[in-house]
Amino acid sequence: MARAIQQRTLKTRAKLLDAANAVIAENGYEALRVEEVVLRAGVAKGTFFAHFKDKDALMDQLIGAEIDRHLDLIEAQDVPKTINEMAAAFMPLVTFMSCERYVFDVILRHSGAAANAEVGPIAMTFGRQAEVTAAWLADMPFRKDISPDLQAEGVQAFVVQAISLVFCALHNAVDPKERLATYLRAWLAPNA
Amino acid sequence: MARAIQQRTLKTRAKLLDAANAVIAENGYEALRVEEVVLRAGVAKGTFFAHFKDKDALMDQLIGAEIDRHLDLIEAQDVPKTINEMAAAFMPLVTFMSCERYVFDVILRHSGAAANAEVGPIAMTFGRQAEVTAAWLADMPFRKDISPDLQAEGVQAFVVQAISLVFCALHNAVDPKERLATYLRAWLAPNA
Amino acid sequence: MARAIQQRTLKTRAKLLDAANAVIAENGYEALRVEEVVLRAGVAKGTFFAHFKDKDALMDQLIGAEIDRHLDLIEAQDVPKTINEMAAAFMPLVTFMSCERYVFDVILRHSGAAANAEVGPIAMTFGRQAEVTAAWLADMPFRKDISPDLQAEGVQAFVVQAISLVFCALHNAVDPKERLATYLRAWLAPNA
Amino acid sequence: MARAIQQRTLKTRAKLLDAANAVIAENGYEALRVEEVVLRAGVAKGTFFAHFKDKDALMDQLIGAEIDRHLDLIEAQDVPKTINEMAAAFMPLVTFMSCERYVFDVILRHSGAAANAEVGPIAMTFGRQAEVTAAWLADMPFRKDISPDLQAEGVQAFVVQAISLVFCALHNAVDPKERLATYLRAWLAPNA
DNA sequence: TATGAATGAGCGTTCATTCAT
DNA sequence: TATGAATGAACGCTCATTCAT
Repeated sequence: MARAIQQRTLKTRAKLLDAANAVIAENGYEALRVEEVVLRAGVAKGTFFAHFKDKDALMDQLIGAEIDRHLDLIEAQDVPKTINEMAAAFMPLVTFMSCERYVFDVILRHSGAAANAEVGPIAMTFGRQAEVTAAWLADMPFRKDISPDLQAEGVQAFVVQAISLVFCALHNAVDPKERLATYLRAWLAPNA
Repeated sequence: MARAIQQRTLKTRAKLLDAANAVIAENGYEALRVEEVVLRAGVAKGTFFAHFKDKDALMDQLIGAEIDRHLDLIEAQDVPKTINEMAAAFMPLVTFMSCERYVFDVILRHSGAAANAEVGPIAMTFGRQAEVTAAWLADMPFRKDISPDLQAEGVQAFVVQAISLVFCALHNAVDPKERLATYLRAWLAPNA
Repeated sequence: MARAIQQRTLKTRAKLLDAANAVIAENGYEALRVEEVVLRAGVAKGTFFAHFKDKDALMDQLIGAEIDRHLDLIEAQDVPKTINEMAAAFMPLVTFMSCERYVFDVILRHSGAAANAEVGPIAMTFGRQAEVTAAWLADMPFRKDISPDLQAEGVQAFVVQAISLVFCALHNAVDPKERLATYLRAWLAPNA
Repeated sequence: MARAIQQRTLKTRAKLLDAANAVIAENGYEALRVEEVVLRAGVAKGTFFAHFKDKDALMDQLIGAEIDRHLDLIEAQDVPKTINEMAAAFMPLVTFMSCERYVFDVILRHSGAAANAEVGPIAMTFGRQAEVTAAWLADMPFRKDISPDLQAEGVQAFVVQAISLVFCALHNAVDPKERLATYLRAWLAPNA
């Protein structure tokens, strides 16, 4: 009985997520309207808020899932052997994260959570990205003076910095990939 | 006559800024409402928008001014001689920037400007901070493999990262100052 | 300047009230939707709530105005000379008050106010009705053992009772006018 | 078997009523939510509606039972010999009926029933109160010009009026008991 | 410049009630 | 009977921004 009910719940949730993804595919994240999502999903508005605390929680799910998809692809690749390869490996993720100013804002907003209990999908992906990066770095010949974890944290800082520059008038002429590669070289291969 | 008008304008602007500061002193930045600011300033709502393009422009002014105040203090100090001193020198600024999630968001949003012509107060402070840092680094015995400007960019990335951790449930146990020092050591004095 | 602004305000308010009255004329009080009112009035929803605390406040205005209209008519009539005439004089008001269960509920809800500052239109009409009745009774040859004011309070109690019976399954066969006349005879002309 | 089922049913019903009473004891009638009642009773929401037509039916039960409790106490007392005694006898009931605006509204709404077949608990108590009052009045030396039943109807009208005044900002300074006594004296002992 | 009423689009909420299981 | 996810139709609200005066 409990399983049957859960399945209905999961189905409704899936309908909502599918509808939301369809809306986003057409008009982007920022233009998403709760009204339209429930309309497409064929469910009541009340149902939406029974599944997601608010619109932001839906965004957390959707964007978190997309980041996870990118991390899946990143993990499926061969471990990068050079810093340029590493920068290249991150580029699809960087591109997604900077696809819309709104998306980047949502990501920044959710990258830290107010309490442990509230760690959401996006916050989780930050942890995951750090793990993936640290695993790579553990296998790579770069810096030995600091831990792979610390190296990974730095990589994240520079990924965010690279994305920020996309939205920055003073720097948006620079190629993000080139910029990221420069940062990573300076960070991971000093004095090289 | 022109001078008289300008003085009235400046007076109104000052009234608005004073009122805004008073509101913030009481309830913080996020809770600031234009309504309350104009009420306290004793002017009409429309007047507010004659002086500031939008609410964000006011925030840009206020937060930019506060950051500048911190940079003044930083510049007034002796040039830091160690990385720990450098981290310590930045801490008051870090503390202010992380006083509210909202403040950090505003800062990130304004750290890059929409167009060169519109570089606002906060974006200016980022430039200024980079200059101050680069000037310090030009005199310091650290990395020679990369330019002081790139080093300064990295310092900024790590300052932002350190602030981010303050808002991150998964890491908010760490002391920001210690973390920043760790980052800066790894960035500015690799293999040391 | 202040007058010009007030006129615009009054005009908007009038547009809202006119629209509301039109809606009610078509579908009755209970079916009134704020959405439709603002649509017809050609104003924004926010404007509605700038003029009326909530939908109930609008109803208070509308129903209060209607009751006042009936009281105007009642006052315009000759002073009733018999109890039957008095009952007859009140009948249009009784009929209006019992035109919809919803209307009667609104009236009861607003007949007393939570605080002096909140005495609304409907509550005012209760006071006015008492005054009108007391004025009549001061001129009439009925009971001298109690004050006209107390007599008027009793009349109100019986008017409400008569309306209640309209909505009461056990009694809705009785003619409200006849019932009210019976009550008023027993109240105003005991032992007669 | 039928008995076993009936016992389970009665048990569930009792659980719901107990839970409802507990909720009311804590937060009052108006704040009662079906959600919380079923949560406390440990049953599903649907079960609630298998036992009560709607939330109002529950309120009818609960408030009707409370009124009946007061009528039991009233009947257990000696027959009042004076009008002041009668007013005093009704006071506990008046106090309960005016404990919350919401309670008074529910009572008024149910005082008449939608159809003879649906006379609910509260409507029954009105009938019972009228009977009790009429029985008292049949034994009392007051008005002979009108029937005890009509006298009783008037008493009810004045009880309601007295309660109304409790909620009326313009009159809530008056003592309900004193007011009720004044009404009843004027109604039951005119020219006395 | 100054005024302040009006705008407006959409979010969040409510919560008794229904219905398929 | 019991379950509880889903319903649904407004309402209330927000509050930065605009614009006619």
